[in-house]
Amino acid sequence: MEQKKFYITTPIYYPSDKLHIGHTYCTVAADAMARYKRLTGCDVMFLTGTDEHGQKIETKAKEAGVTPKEFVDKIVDGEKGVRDLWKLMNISNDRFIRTTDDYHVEAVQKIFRKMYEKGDIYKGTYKGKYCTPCESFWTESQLVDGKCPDCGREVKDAEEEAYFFRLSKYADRVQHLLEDTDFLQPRTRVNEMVNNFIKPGLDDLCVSRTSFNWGIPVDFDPGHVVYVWVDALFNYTTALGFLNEKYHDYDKYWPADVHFVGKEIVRFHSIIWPAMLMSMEMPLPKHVYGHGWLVMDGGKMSKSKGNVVDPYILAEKFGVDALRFFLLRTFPFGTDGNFSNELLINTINIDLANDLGNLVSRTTAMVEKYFDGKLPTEREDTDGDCELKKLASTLRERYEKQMEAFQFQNGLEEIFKVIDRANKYIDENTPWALAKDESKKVRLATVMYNLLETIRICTVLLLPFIPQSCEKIFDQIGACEGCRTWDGADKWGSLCADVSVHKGEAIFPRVDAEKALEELNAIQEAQKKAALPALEVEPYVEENVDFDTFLKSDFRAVKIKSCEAVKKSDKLLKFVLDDGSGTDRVILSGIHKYYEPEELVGKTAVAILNLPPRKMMGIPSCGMLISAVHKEKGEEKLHLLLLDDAVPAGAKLC
RNA sequence: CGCGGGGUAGAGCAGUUGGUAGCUCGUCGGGCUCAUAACCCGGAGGUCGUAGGUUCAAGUCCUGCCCCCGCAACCA
Repeated sequence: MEQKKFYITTPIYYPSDKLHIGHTYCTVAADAMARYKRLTGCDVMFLTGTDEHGQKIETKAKEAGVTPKEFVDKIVDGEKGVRDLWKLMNISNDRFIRTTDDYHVEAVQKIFRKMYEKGDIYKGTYKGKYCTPCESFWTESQLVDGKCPDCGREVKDAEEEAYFFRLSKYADRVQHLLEDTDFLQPRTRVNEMVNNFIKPGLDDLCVSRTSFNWGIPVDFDPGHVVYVWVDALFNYTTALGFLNEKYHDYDKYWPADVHFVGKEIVRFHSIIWPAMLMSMEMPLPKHVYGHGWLVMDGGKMSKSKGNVVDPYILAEKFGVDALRFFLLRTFPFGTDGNFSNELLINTINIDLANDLGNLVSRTTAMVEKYFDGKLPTEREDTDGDCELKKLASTLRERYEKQMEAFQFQNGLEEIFKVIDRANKYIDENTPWALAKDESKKVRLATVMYNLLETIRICTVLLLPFIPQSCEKIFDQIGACEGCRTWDGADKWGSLCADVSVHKGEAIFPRVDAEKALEELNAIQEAQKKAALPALEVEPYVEENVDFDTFLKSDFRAVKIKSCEAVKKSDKLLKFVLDDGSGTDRVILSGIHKYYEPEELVGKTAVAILNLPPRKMMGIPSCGMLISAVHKEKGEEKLHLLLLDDAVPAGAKLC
C-alpha cells in the first residue's frame, strides 16, 4: 500500500521582533498535527520559516545600525532567536525556509516573470498619500486626522509606478472555493471573507514597490522589488523545490494538506493565495485553517500594553511539554482564547499533575510495592473491568475523529475522560485492600495490568502533544517499543503480561501556584518597564500665556539656609530660605524621595514667591521651589533647579 | 443601518441535524489512604444578554434591541 503523504505549514513569521506566545501557539499546533500524522504512519512534510523582506525590517535595521540581513540573521539564527525557540519547544519541522534563501529568491523571480508573461501581472501606478520625511506611503484609511500616522506631519498625494496582479479576474472562482467547499476552516471565517472582501469587489493587488529596496528584485525591471504577496506566499512551494534545484519534493508533497494561519492573515491565504495559484495553474491547498488568537483579559496582546507573553519564560519555568499541552488543551483552536498565568498553572496542576501524573505515580508505586515491580502473568477479570477496557480500547477512534478536524482540545478531552475513569477504577477496586489478602493476588495483578494498559493507550495518543513526557511514562510502565505505536493504541493487551515497571521521578510536579504567580508577575512587571519609553516629558502646553501674566509670577533665586524633614511625612522637606528681602521665608517641598536635607543646605535654588501661602502638615508654605521633572522607564525623576552660587539671593528670573 | 465574532452557574468554557442544560475550577458535605496535601462520591448554584415570533417542543431557527471584542485593504 502506498504511504499517505501529509504536508502541513505554519505561516512564515515576520522577524522584526522577538516571537511571542501567539507564534508559539500556532507552531505547537502544527507540530502536534505533524506528529499525529507521523504516528498514524503518514509521510509528513512539516514546514515553518520566516518572511524576512519589507520596509519594516529595512527601517528597523537602519535604526539598529546594521544591514537588513544582519538584522534578521540575529533574530532568526541568533541566541534565543526563532530557531532556538522552535528547538526549545521541541518542534519537529522537517524544513525551515527563509525568504532570503537564494533558492527562494530565484524561484520568486521566475514566478513573478511567469505571471507577468501570462498577463496576470501588469504595470500601473499606485496612488496613495506620501509622507516625505518618513519616506512612507499611506492609504487614506491609515491616516490619523489626515496626517502621517508615524510622525503626525502633513502628507501629500503621490503616485508610484508599480506592478499589479489581476486579482479581480479570479474573484468568482475564489468565491466559489470559499462558499462551496471546505477549503477555509473554521466555517465562520467564510462569511467574513466573502462579505468583507469579495462582495464589495476585489481590486487588483499591488505586487511590487519602488519605495524601499529590501526585497527580491524584479529581474526585468530594476528599481522594483517584489512586494510581500508573491514573495511570502509562494514559500510553501519553493520550500519543496518549485522552480528551484535546492529541493525535489514538489511533486510529492504539493498541494499542501493544510496551512495553519492566524486569523489576521486568513484573507491572504484564502483569497490572494488561491488566486495566485490559479494564475500559475497550480493545484490548490486542501485546507486553510484560521486559528484564533490568545488574548489577555479580552484585549489583544501588544507591546504598548506591555502584556506580551514570552514563551521562553513559561517553558523554562513550567517545562516545554506543560506549555505545549496547555496551549492545545485549554483553547478551542478556531476561536480566541483568554490567556492567563492562573489558567496555565491551573491546567498543569489539574490535568497533568493530579490526573495523569498522579495516575502513573500511584499505579507504578503499587506494582513496585505489591509485586516488586514485576507483574505475574495470571489474570482474573471481572465484569466491572469491561467499562474501562472498552473505553480505553475505543479511545483511538474518538481521538482520531477530533484530530482529523484539528480539534485538539476535544481530542485531549477524550484522553482525559479515560484517565479520569482510570483514577476512579482504582477507587472502585481498592487494590490496597486486595493486597492484604494473599488469595486475591491474581485479581490484584489484573487490576494493575488494566491500569498499565489504560495508561499505555493514553500515552500513545498523547505523543503528539507531550512527546518527551510520554517517553518517560513509557519507560516507567515498562512499555516495549512495539506497544508504543498507533497500531497498538486500539489493541487491548499489547503490554507484556509480565511487564516490569520502574517508578521514577514525578513526571509533572505540582506547581506552587502562589509562588509561581508572584515570580511571573515580577518578571512581567520588569519586562513591562523595559518596554516603556526611556525618556518621557510632560506634554507641551499649546495655549499661549500673555507676557503680563508671566511677569506676575515672581521667580527668584533663593539661598537654602536650612533644610529638615517634616515629622510624620515621608515626602516633605521644610526649607528656610534667604530670598534677599532680609526676612526668612519658609517653603515646604515634597522632594524627600529625591534629596536628603543635608545635601541641599547652602545651595542656591529657584522659587516662585507670590503663590498664596498654603498649609502642609500644619506648617504654612510661602511659595514653591522649582524642579525639573521627567520620566525614565515610567519612573518619575526630579531635579531641584540649582543655580550658580554666584547668583545673589533675591535675583529675579525674567 | 460597514463586516465578523461573542454574551450559558461565582470564574473560565462545551453545547453536533430544535427533544430532560453539561464540563473544569471554586464552594459545601462525605469517603479512601495506593499516590504528586493527590484520588473517589454527593449537594448547592443557571430568567441560556433582552423583547417578540415559528413550533407539540427553542440555548439551538426567525426578527428587533442592548452590551463586549476584533477587522475595515495592500499593513506580515
